[in-house]
Amino acid sequence: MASTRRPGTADEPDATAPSERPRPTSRDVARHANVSQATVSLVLGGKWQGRVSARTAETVRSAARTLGYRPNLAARSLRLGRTRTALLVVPALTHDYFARVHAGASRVAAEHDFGVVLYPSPEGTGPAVDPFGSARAALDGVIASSMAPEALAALGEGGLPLVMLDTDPAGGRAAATVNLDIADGMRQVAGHLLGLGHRRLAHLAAAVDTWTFGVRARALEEAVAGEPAAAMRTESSDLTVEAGLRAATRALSAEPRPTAVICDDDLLAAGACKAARRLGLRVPEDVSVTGFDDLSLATALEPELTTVRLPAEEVGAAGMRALLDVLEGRTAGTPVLPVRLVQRDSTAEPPQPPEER
Amino acid sequence: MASTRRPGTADEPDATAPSERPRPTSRDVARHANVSQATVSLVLGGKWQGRVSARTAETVRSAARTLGYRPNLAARSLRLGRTRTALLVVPALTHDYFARVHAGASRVAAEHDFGVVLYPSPEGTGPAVDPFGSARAALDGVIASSMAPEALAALGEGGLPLVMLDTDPAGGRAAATVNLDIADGMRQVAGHLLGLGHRRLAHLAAAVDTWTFGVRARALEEAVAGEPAAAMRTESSDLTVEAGLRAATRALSAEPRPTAVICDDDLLAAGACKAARRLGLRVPEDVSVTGFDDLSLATALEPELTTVRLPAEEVGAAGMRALLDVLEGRTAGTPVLPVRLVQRDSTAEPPQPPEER
DNA sequence: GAGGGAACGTTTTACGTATAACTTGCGGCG
DNA sequence: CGCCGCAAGTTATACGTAAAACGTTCCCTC
Repeated sequence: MASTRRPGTADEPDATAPSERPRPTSRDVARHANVSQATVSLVLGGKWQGRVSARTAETVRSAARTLGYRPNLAARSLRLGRTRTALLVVPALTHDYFARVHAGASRVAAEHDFGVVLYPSPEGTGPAVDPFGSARAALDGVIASSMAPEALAALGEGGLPLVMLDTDPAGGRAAATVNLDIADGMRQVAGHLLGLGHRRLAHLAAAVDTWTFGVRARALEEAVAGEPAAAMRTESSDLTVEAGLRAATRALSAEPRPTAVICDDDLLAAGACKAARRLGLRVPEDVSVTGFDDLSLATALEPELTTVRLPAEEVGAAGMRALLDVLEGRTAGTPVLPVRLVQRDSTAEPPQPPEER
Repeated sequence: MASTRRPGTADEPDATAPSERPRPTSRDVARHANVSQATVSLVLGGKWQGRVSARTAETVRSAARTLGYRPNLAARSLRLGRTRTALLVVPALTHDYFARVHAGASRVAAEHDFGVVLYPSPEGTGPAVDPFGSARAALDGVIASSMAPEALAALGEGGLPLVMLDTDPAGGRAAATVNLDIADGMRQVAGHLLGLGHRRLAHLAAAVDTWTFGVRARALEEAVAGEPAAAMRTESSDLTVEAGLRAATRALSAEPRPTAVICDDDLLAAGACKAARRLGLRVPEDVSVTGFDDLSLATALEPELTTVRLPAEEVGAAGMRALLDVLEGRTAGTPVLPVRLVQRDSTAEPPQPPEER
């Protein structure tokens, strides 16, 4: 098809086209090794036990090597009906957590000769365009992380095995789920702050409709319920430092002022630290701040953030393992991975109130 | 192949397998619409101008809709010989810059009905495993960002059109390149600090063998050459906050102490800020710190980093555009995108030396 | 009223691979 | 001697799609 580029030219086989040489196929290898194409496929596929002599096998392999043969993946996929490729759907890659989930999934995939292609769901909402088409590859399964409910529905359409990460285990038609014990993480945060003596808490909540943030809010409410303390909720429109700064400024302007700000995410916590300092408050002496996720940002800040470490790579890895289980007919577990509060320098005892008792 | 799961069972066609319904093919759609498969292909391919009546076309489309037909991408790729898919090779996705490059490339790709699959080159060195195989998709071209020289050689093997980002324009067999005016960025940094009056500079250099870091070092040397100032080089083993902290601690322990630390990357700059504070120095009053790249981290820190903003999305987008140009036979430009110093709060005039004149 | 197009389809083929089904030669065994 | 069975291949086929090549009608023009 590319030979029509110079129409008037005679179409004789010319030896002077070194760059446009077509990719060798298994048939080319076969010709080179004086065997049939089937034999090439057997040998290179590794299934030649007792079907091909060792001598012939070596001949084939050497022919493949000299020709620089690479199997055509499209043809293989068509023939086999599967592709050893999974689609990973994430809200955004610029968020460290999802980049790490991807890394974990990729690692496990590579161990099993699998591939991962990414679909960054636009704007964190629903897949506006078709994820299956835009993945540009035939897929064996889908792993979706932290999706909003509407987005999940669209993913169900594919008819592919679906593994969901960080999502309500009850809902959805997922073949398997991997979850984090987010509620426990928030309980640890609350316990830590209550233990330090904090009684007036602010909850900087992300106004994002995903399971994980719902759990964070409920867990905090429950943890505070039995205590002589209150958690005031302030919503941040967005999961950014900038939005966190704005929301935290509002939260810290309340009277009486909260002595600790519990943030749904490290980015919000970074914003909260900035807000505090602009209001003339020191962290942690005047106000404690906690994050969530333990992004790499957490240790870059000063003071280093007390936050909840999420095993992101492990989530991605477990998701991939679950998908492999489903694809191979095994029953996949539905692990709930533990999370851990990491105490660093952004939390301390509340300031001594001059007036209160 | 999956039917061997219960060996003793009779293999009669049973109607009680609702979930395992095979995907409809274009032939199924054809049967449903009482036309031939070819007609389905024409209609859904959009090439039915004057070949199929509008009535029939609508029938076909509706049949496709009710059956939930999706074209088999493997078959299409095999037939067409191209896949509308590009491979993007990056050292690591957890680094904000590359996540943004990916976002830019994806955006442009989507506009042209193209796909992007990622290959995170292991350990930033060479592709240890085969990128073409592990991409698990037939590829039309490759975009490689910030690769070390050895890694580039391996990429050349594929015989695919290659676009290189942030790499030496002279070297390599790339069909096109996209570059940033890194040298100008470093000149802006040097000019800014020299203009503020700094004379003892420290260069916190990344010990990574890629073009971009080589340029940063040379540009800084040249900028300082004609001035009554010196730039002492300290190497950071790694591109992390932690490594930056260690290296900056060394740099700031020198006598006489530098009054400004020029970092090759924002992560190193974050480490430098921490180092300064641990040594009892204030930023920027006692020591100025500059970063490079303008990661999202830069505005999360306090003080906000003075740094050089790299148009990462634009790099990815330009790379994708260049690849599309090459693939469609147009001559691709080799843009060099401008960068801009962003002055924020981590730089100021050097402290007044008590002793010096 | 013969012939030439349009208009509207259909039949057929090829893409490259994996594998089921078949061939062939040969040594061994009853 | 006849025949089985194994080793070492080969031949043939299917996967689902796109598109070239090939029919039909039917209408319009000369």
